[in-house]
Amino acid sequence: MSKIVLIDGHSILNRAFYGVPDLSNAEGLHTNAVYGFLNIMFKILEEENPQYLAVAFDVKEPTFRHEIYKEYKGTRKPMPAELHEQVPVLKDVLKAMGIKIMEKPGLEADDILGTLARRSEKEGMEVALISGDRDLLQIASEHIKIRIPKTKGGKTEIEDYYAADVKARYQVSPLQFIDLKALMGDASDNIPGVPKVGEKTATELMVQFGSLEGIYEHIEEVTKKAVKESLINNKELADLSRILAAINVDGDVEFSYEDAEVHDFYTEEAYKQFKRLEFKNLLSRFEKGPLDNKQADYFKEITDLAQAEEVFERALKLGEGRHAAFDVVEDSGKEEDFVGLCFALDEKEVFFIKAEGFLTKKYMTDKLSGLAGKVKLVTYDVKNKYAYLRTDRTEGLFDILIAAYLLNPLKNDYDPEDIANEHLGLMIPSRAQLFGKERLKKAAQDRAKELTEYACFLAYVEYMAASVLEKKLAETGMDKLMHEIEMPLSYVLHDMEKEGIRVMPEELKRYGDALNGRIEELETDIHKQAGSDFNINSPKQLGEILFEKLGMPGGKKTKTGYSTAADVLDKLAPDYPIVADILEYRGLTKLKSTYADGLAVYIGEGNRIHSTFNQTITATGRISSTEPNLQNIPMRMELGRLIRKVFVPKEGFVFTDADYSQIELRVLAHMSGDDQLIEAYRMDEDIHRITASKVFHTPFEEVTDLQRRNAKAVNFGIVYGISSFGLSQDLSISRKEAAEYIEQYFATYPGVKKFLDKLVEDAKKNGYVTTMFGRRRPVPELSSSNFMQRSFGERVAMNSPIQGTAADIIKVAMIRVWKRLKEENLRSKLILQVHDELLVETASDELSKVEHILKEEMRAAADLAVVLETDMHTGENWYEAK
DNA sequence: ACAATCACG
DNA sequence: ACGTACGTGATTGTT
Repeated sequence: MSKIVLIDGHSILNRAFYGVPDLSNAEGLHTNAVYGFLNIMFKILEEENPQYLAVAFDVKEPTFRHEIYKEYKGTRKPMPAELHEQVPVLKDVLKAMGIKIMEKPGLEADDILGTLARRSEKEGMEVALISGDRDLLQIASEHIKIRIPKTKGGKTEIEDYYAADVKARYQVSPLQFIDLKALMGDASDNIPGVPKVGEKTATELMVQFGSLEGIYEHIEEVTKKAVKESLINNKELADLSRILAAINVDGDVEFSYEDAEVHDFYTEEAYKQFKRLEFKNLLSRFEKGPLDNKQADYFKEITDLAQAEEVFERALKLGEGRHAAFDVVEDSGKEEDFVGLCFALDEKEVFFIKAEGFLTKKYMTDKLSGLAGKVKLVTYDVKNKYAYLRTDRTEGLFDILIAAYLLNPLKNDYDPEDIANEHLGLMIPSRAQLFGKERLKKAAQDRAKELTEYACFLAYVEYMAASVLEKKLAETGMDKLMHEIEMPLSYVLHDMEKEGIRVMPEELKRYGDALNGRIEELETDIHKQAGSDFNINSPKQLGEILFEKLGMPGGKKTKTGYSTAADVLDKLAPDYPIVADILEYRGLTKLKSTYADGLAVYIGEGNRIHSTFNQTITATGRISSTEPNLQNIPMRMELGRLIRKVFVPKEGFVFTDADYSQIELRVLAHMSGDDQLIEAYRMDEDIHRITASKVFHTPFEEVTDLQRRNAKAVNFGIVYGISSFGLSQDLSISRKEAAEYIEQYFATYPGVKKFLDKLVEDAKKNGYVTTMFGRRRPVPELSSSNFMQRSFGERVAMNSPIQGTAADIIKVAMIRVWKRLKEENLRSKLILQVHDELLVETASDELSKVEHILKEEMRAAADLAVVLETDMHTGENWYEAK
């Protein structure tokens, strides 16, 4: 028996739009609805495996039913622009895939679908009709299944309705469903219905009388008086609604099953569309990309020494303007199980040098290191290659991962296959495919073959992408940033990771145990006060206890229930002792789990912790730290801050910690060129106090603590992309007052106001903002029609150049400090960066040199209109040094 | 996988 | 009328 799938185009697109979070491609085109539509469609196709498929759309001209209804209630709500622009895109994609689109002026999609469903059923087919709204339930039969996708928490679940299911769910047959709908109406479908009759009453009436006609024949038997009256007074409306609600199943629809036959949708044209829309998940459905398969003929596996020698020899002789690409293959991603080295000398010669026999890891490492500095070498994720590439000379290196990040720092992933896709228009098999579950099932030989192929693709992509990315960096003015900052930094970060930081495990343990005592005490106390045992760490349970059982004021705040965030509890703490205990409990368990216990698992050789510093994560250009995150070790509260005492230098060393003093505000002063702000910094006095003095027209000496605190908050606010709401929240003042502060601030520093306005203006014009060093951040939110999104975009446009420039500066400082330490043959090592702070493990006898270097190089990292001051401390542990 | 919370700059 | 300060990562609980 053959089967046909019919899709209600607009309705599913609409569902997808609201069910899938906002996505847009590089052009700024919104794509979430199309993406969601395709996902639903593919899911259905997999489940149904039909012979025929067609998608129906409404045409723009008002249809018959709309015409009638207009007289009553005007037109439908217009679609949001973000959805509207996706309609033609979806149609293009479907056309590209060769999928039959049905639309006809004067017929609604419902009518086309209904007509076709009935016709197909008569032909003896099974029908699956996919729609987002329940209108089509009236079409359900034994052979026509209505499928309604629901997005629940990111997952798509589909409700299926045959005729019997409709009856089970709504107590009426599909045919009766029309009358039901006529009675109750449907706002989304512009069916007025009978006033006073909702779903419940309508169902009761239908069950009792069987049809609309039946109801009016027995109108006297209707028990509810108000309903009865409404029915009598609105008979015309009911009849009209009946017409509106009924789907035309006998429409004049031309349709050839031949056109709708399911075939291979993964065409060249569709591939292009998917690529343009950046649907990388969906691209994997294309078994092979447009990459010439003959390419694989150029891939060669090398297993003997002579051949390997020849390859390295040839690499060494590469002329000016040429480059080689290499990568390292490790079976499970660990250095121990090195499998081989892949190498691309040109696009037609890609080698995989397998680690066996004479071709040892050491041999290859030596050879590769020998090329460094002599040949331009390209790779992916260079920071993790320095173990094989023993050089800190980064001038000849090019990392396609970093390049791809610079070109668009907003992405979550920059897998080699993504880069191949985006910058080369190539499909390569993904590492996930190769290294996933599938691999285990395969015979060892096949695995080796795939491994070789993957490795070669990798080197090939690196080779090809390098020139493309290099060109794009030059075009976007980021070539200097790449070569003079990011590439050298990659080595510094590698070195910092390798060095690690020493901790005292026993002290850490003792700290954790001390916390534990108090935590247990608080736990029993809280349970006693609450009158029952519950999980204090569960916001859900906690919310119920506080706001229901104990009846505290403060109601709902989050989507899922009560907010129990600290700022909410802070307000309750003075009146309820239990809340104060909960806050203390929270603080202590945080310290215990994240820091005491959390850090302990990362302690390695020599009691050192080796964090990972990520160079391609943040939108602004900062680095981030993971496993463990050493950039969020407690500082603000004394109890937490104590944990810094377990971070200690090795024997004979001390810690020297230097941090920039208000680097972001100084960057703002420089970038805005505001005379007043620059002048304020030249005074070399407390900047917040000066600001307070100017903003509140108070003599410097007479500024109160409150005034200073407010001025400081405004200074912060400016850097974050000021909004009166945000400031009012921070200072617990009214929005009006906050707005006045801001106004006063701008009156004091008019250059800052001008600068911020210009940032937003330029961002709107260009679609991106840049730092002093040319780093870009796209701001797609600025073109959103959503007020909140757009406002966010404006704040981003104001904040990113400031935060990003500060990030650039400290990166430069890191490189300079690192170089000086090396050039002067010091044993002291840069081991940590915390955004505006550098930590050096300093040999005791080198202390004065290190202090000098830090101060000098951090200051010289950028030439600003104001001086880059640093605060520096030395100590026997991180607590003392900070 | 995601939301809530909270640690840092 | 909307409903937020900017940038991160880890842990815990819930789905």
